[in-house]
Amino acid sequence: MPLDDLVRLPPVRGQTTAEAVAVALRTAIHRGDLRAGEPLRTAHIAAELGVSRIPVREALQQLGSEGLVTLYPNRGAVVTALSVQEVEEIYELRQLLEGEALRRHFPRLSGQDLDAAALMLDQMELTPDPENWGKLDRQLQALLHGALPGTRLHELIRSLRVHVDRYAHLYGLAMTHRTHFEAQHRALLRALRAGNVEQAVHIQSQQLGDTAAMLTAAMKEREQRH
Amino acid sequence: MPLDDLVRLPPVRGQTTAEAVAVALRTAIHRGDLRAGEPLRTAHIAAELGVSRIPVREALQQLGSEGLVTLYPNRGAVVTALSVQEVEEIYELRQLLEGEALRRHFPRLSGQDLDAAALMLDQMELTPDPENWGKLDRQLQALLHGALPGTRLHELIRSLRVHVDRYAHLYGLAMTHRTHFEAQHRALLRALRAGNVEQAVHIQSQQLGDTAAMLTAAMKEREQRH
DNA sequence: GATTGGATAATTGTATCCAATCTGAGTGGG
DNA sequence: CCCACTCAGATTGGATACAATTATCCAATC
Repeated sequence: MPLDDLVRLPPVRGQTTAEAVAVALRTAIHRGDLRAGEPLRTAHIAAELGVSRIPVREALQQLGSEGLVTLYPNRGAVVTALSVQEVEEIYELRQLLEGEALRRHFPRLSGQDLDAAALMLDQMELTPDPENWGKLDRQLQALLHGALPGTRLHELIRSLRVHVDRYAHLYGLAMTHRTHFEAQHRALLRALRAGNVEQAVHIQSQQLGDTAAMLTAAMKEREQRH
Repeated sequence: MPLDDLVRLPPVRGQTTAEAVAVALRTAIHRGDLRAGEPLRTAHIAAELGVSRIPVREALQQLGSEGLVTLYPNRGAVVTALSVQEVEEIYELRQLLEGEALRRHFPRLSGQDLDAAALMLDQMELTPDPENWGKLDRQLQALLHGALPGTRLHELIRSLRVHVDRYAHLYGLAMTHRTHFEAQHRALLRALRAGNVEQAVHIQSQQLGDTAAMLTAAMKEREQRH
């Protein structure tokens, strides 16, 4: 397992080892190095990272409360596997919450913000790396939603994204349908520039619905093969 | 590995002592025995409960991820104190999410369900204990929203309630305004029986807004005195 | 008198060790 | 042939012990 490459111990002063382990595991899960359903044994991870089992346990607890891993008392932890229904539910909630975020922040969106958003979109079209593409996508969304750290609405949205982005990344959705997504982004920006919030919200919901459909289709197809 | 097959099973099997400690602390915070801002020292809690510091630490971590306590690395944990703005934001989110829950579950609400709800309301009016009153209130809401454990929407609502219910309980809101709340509940049931979902959602939002207003007023008043 | 510096005490974070629990194969009885 | 039971191996959970970090207090200095 390539976990060693992901962690420099101890990376930051003031950060506890448990947090460092949590970060390492989170990125490993997000990147797909740790697949859904894979068991996580504390002794193995501890040896891999050169720490004791205690901080590993605490990291797993933390990821458990985030929902990224599922903890079975006295039996261990596995990377949480989402069912098709759960994925669909998450995207429905995202439609609701992100619509609210967009509606709320729209009055504060300046022309400058929209120019910056358009610039970010240009950059996305030039970015072949799916990793960076996703990063830009999150930044663009944060800009349009006026996401400030510490506000609960955006924390909720972020926590929902964490789950499904992992799957979207795993199935390479951003790559196979990037022109479709980028076109939708442009349409969304046009609606915002025209001052039509409801249309923008509608486009955003459609985009999320399309993503959910593609993702669940890919999941079902994979289920068929097993 | 056998864990692979158990991924879909609910993780509740044996209760670990860390969870027991978490439950104890959660109820203590909810009941107001541990006030907002109060420091939580692991050694003291461990001695109090007759366990070692390790499960106490893990319990604090879990409560930390729920937001009930705030963790300061190397310095300790305190019971999270919510600002007026945060309380308002939480109630706004509850309006959004609980409105969605009500809309979604309305088509499945039978006349029997509404009869049961009316019965619970009768019971609430006869319950002087604020503890049980709140319990019935949660049950009534669960019935109207069709809350099934494991669905994310209701998990989100529950996590929001945990925070503000603590304050509402602390300020004795359920007692001082119970006739007002009960009247609103009845109005909500009437709207549902009449098949008017949107009116029901409106009443529910109003109820949440009123609660938020009362709570923030009480908080501001207390701030004045300090 | 207020402030800064350092020694000491208190508290958190981590490691090691041991007990409790679960998995899974093998065995014996029905 | 199948089911229940047993027992070794492995893994998690908890307690004790130690290291690291922070808070407290008091004296020396400006």
